Amino acid sequence: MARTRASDYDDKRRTILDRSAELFAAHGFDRASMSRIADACGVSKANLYHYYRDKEAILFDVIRVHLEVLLEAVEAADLPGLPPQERLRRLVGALLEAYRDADAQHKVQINDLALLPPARQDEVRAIERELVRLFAEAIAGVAPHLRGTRVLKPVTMSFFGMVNWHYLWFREGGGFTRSDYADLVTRIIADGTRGIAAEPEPARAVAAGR
Amino acid sequence: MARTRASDYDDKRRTILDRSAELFAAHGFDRASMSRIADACGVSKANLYHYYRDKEAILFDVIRVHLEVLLEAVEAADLPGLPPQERLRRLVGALLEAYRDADAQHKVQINDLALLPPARQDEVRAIERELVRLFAEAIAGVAPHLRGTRVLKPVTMSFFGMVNWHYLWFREGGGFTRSDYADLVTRIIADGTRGIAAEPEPARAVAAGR
DNA sequence: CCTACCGATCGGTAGG
DNA sequence: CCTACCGATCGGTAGG
Repeated sequence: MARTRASDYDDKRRTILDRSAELFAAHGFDRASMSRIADACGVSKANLYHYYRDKEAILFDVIRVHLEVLLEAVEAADLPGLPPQERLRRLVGALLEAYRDADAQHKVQINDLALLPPARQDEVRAIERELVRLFAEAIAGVAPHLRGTRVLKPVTMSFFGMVNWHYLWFREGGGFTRSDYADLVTRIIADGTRGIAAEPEPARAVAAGR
Repeated sequence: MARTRASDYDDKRRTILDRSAELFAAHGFDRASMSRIADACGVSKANLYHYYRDKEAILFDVIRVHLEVLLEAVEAADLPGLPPQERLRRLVGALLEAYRDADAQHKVQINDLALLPPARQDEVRAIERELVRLFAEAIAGVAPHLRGTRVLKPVTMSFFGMVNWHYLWFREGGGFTRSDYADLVTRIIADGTRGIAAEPEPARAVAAGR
């Protein structure tokens, strides 16, 4: 019945992260005061500082935990042995499902990441890069003629543009589901890249000092 | 030689908008103080209030003017008589060109629009909708089987996702140009939508009060 | 773990 | 009387 102290501690941090994400998303990081976060969590403002050193540490953890959840969900859904288009479809579906209850976190990532100091941004970007690497690999599976060319990156970033933009227009329960959108994006990428010219990646300028 | 007073006034407002956009984009709206904006413009803070009623009015104008410039550029490039794919290509090219020196404005639109009061947001969104309407029409040109179906919106928003996400990865002078990206996006949309199933738009629930 | 309070800085406006 | 501005400082609130 009695929970361990460690578990309470983690639950409390998770509550703080969730309420903070909602307030940051709704009002912006600078306008969501620590007092309002404390009220939303049902604790005193001073108590917040027991769990997080400062406001910025909360922002960092909101984004870090969000991206780790995304990455884990996508990695768990990955079946590299599947036919390429089915593999991509599963990954897209897992990503869109992971976004289902993470609209606030997603907005915070997009709008407030730049408010972190560079070192913290780099930590977060390392997780982002892992996600990009995985999808670039899966996209290269459905478009093998693009593997190793300089258009694979623009295509991959176009994919992330589609998926990461969805929070601005996609609404639950409108007949067009997350699964429908996963189908659509997979098809657009698979069919849309067939006719792309496959210029080779230009060799990096070597010698000459660097 | 001597400029009219009105022209000076407009020049000054444009300077304020440009410097403010840069500072808002670099530090976020709330962290870019009126003092720093004034410094960047080479005027006193009090002088800023001669041109704009308050800080929020600057934010509104930054976004409004930005979107009007985008819309005008795209409308000026539109040749509805062209073959559909060429027409779309021209529109995408014009949009990406209009973004060339508007990275700051674009970031402000994405990150700080929500800080405006709802009425101001609506004014801005009306311009956005005009842009969306125009591209939806052009996309329906290259994918006529989607016209009037409920997938036209997701496809159109996927297009905007690709294009509006580009500021996060696209870098000038990297061999892959804006024109290359306009080609890529046009192709992905044109070829990627060919195999999309054309479900009809479900009729709106009529009668029964509403 | 809270109440009480700080040093710093904000957006906006006064008099002249 | 108006406009276009300046130096100085206001009341209020932020993070801690």
